[in-house]
Amino acid sequence: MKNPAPPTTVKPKDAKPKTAKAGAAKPRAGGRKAAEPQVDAPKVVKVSQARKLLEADILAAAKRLFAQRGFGGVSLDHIAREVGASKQNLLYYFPSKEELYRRVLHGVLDVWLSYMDALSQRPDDPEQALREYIAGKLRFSREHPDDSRVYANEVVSGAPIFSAEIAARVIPAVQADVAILNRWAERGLCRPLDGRHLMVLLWASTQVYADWASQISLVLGKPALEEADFAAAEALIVDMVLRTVLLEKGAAPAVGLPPKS
Amino acid sequence: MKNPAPPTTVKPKDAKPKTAKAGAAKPRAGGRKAAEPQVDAPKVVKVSQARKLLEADILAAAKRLFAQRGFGGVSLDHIAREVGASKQNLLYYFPSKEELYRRVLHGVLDVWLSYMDALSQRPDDPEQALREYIAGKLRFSREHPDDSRVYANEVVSGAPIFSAEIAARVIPAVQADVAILNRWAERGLCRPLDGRHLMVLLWASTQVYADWASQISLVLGKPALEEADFAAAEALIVDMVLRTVLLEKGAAPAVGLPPKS
DNA sequence: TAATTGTTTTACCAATTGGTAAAAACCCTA
DNA sequence: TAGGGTTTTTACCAATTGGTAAAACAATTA
Repeated sequence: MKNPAPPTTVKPKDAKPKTAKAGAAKPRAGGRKAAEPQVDAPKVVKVSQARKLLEADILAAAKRLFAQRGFGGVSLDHIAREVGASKQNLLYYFPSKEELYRRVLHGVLDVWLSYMDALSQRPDDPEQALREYIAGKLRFSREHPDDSRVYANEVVSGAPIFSAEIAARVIPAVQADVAILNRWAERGLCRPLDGRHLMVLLWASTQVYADWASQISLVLGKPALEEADFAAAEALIVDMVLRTVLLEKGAAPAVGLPPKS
Repeated sequence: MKNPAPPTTVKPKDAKPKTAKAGAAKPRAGGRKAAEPQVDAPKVVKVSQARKLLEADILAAAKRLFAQRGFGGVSLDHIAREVGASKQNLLYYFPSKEELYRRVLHGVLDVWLSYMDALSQRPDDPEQALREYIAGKLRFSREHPDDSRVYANEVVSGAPIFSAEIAARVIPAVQADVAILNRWAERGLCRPLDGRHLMVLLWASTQVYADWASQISLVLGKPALEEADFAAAEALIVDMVLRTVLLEKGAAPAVGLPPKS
């Protein structure tokens, strides 16, 4: 669970040298490299691949920890230990904690944005476009909860580090979506409403299933959210949004049924 | 802005003794007490009042900082400086950082819950109850954004400290609201739907205007959210929820108008 | 005025923080 | 097998962390 990436790693990262207190110049375990996959790939690529493996490991661990405790609540040592490396080794790959955080955020934003193009993919079918947008965003919450939480942490903090990038990448995407909504309204395909607030509502109602998972599972009385819960959420949100956005009545027949506690 | 509570404070908290480096045994400025208001109140009460003043100051500053940076991102020294006291002085009032955080969270939860009783107040009028619930929750976001953010931070972190209290205080409140929704459905006053997911959606769509204020104001193209933005949000959310929950058609006439960027 | 209580400051503390410098080990290629 | 580049470890560092102990001060009461 800790370091699943390199398939045949040699390094005994569980046996910390801390136990052997006086052992100063003992034979250290070798480099962290995994055994080469034995394919005839160019060597130069292989080396940088190994590097990228650990780099990805670090980024993954950092993401997980930042998601849970926020930037200030995580130490480099904490991240390093999580991937079985030393803090100094980590600083060999990333020049500073903030730079590491920035890299994490950058990846998070990539994923976040990749789930936002549903509207533009179906510019002539509001109902289907909205259905897919909601389904995609909920899939994001289900498949990438840590990305969602890192993003949430940054935004709640007032986006001190990433406001520029948000302004440069998120805002245009939102404006594009709002423009699509406006075009639908002009063409009589949907009700005229403030697309910006609709987008906010869509984010909120979908990402809450990642960010607030702990409380929602308490409400639902189960240890973790399941597939069915996401399905119920999707049914409710889709129903609400279609009812509100579309012109014709009775778009969706029913909403997820309550299990009558 | 830093320490507005005591009306006639004497202590020169801006002139830190840090500038006088060698000054070891210099005459210190006196206690932090404010001059007594000269009323004939019992003395014992006055003392504890002064104490509670600083205590409230600390709690307010801690709330603001915890809201912005989370538990791990704030140091006791940071909080102490914010109220013009020393870290050790702060530890005189609160035995530990976690205890302080716990106190802040407790207060936050009080406020959070105080905005959750709209449904039970109108057990026979779903439309009005929902309208007031949404309006109240949005007022909470507008008037207590830091409370909302502290709560959000704790929940996003998986509620490591407060899950017990959430389970003990929030869940019953939610279940009461869900029960009301179920009763409405049984009496034919509203559509049958999973009230738990509806509650989640209500929290998400209203609290996002506190927690995500930084990004929403970017989307809206203004430095901060204004009264009108909350009004537009309320119109949209109320419209959506009533359309979805109520049985009769065309509950709300229109939704907040888009300013046609 | 003296004693007592309540509050603040000074002086510490060990552990941890993010970060640097350089030596040592490793790996690949020549 | 030697060398050179890449990675890892060792050894530090000053600053900050949460927290303690006790002295000094202020306020209230006796």
